[in-house]
Amino acid sequence: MSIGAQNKNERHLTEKLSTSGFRFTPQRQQVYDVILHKRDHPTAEEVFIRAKKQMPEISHATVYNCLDALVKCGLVRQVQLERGATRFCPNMEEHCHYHCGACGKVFDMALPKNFTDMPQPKGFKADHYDIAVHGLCADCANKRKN
Amino acid sequence: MSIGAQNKNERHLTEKLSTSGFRFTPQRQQVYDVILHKRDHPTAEEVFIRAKKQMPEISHATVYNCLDALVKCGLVRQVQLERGATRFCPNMEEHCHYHCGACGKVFDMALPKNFTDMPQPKGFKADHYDIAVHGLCADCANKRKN
DNA sequence: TGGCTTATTTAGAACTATTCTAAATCTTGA
DNA sequence: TCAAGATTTAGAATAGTTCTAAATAAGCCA
Repeated sequence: MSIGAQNKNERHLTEKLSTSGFRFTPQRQQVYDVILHKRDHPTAEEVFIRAKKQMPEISHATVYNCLDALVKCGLVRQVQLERGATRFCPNMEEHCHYHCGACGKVFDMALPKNFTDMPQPKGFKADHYDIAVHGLCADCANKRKN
Repeated sequence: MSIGAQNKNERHLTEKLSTSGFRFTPQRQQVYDVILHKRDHPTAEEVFIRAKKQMPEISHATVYNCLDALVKCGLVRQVQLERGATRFCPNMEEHCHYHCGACGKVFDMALPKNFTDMPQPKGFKADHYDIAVHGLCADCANKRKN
């Protein structure tokens, strides 16, 4: 990522944090950087390990705190694909997660615009959509055939 | 539920279990009955508590084992709505879960038939869809307004 | 700037959800 | 009926997350 893009992300982060009543901290920046850098839907534990490389004193609880703050201020989404650890994703567009049950990889796909026009319980106020497709990715589907 | 419906469910259960290589057991029937009886998307813990009323010696591990068997033979779906416990649902139609973040209630809504026509990664073999909408149910949305 | 208030971080304990283990008990098929 | 294998059980172990209390850092106001 270029220096220009980094500055842009940092401004964006500071702004979003403060409008939700959070402070900017180096830990929050570090956690956000990790999530932006490798968009493979890491778990909190994976974010912790990656963040520790740059910031060895960061603690587990801080990573959870930072992730919560980032989710609450709308910079990151939580994704629950299966039993076990929650994953995190910086793609805030409406999109769908294709999850391979064999290798565990997750693929994002944008959704058609009218996608969220669906029948709704009377009076329900929708906030956000979680759409996942479980199955086998091309590679794993091929391996299984043979 | 009528006796007739119970027998039908039991036949269905035996058949589905055996085609997936599982045996019929009273515990599996009990767990399935619990899930069919009150369709409020209980967690494994809640299923355990309800099953214990009829079958006091049933153990925790057995409930997990039974739930896994029911999921694998296609009678029950797992639903991951948030961090924390997995919920279980006997509705095997393609449907969408509306989840109220305030009271925790979950509402099922059937999906339009063409709903799963969405862009897909090349070669992906889809198995099943998990579609959730998070927000506020009518009651909770009203309470919040005041 | 200095001091006050409050948010955040930290390590580690605690807790919740789930899986594992090994022994006992059932089921099924020969 | 017997052997092989599946299932159940209690309880231990593990994974993921949250809580706690003390230390530190940030923002605010005089």
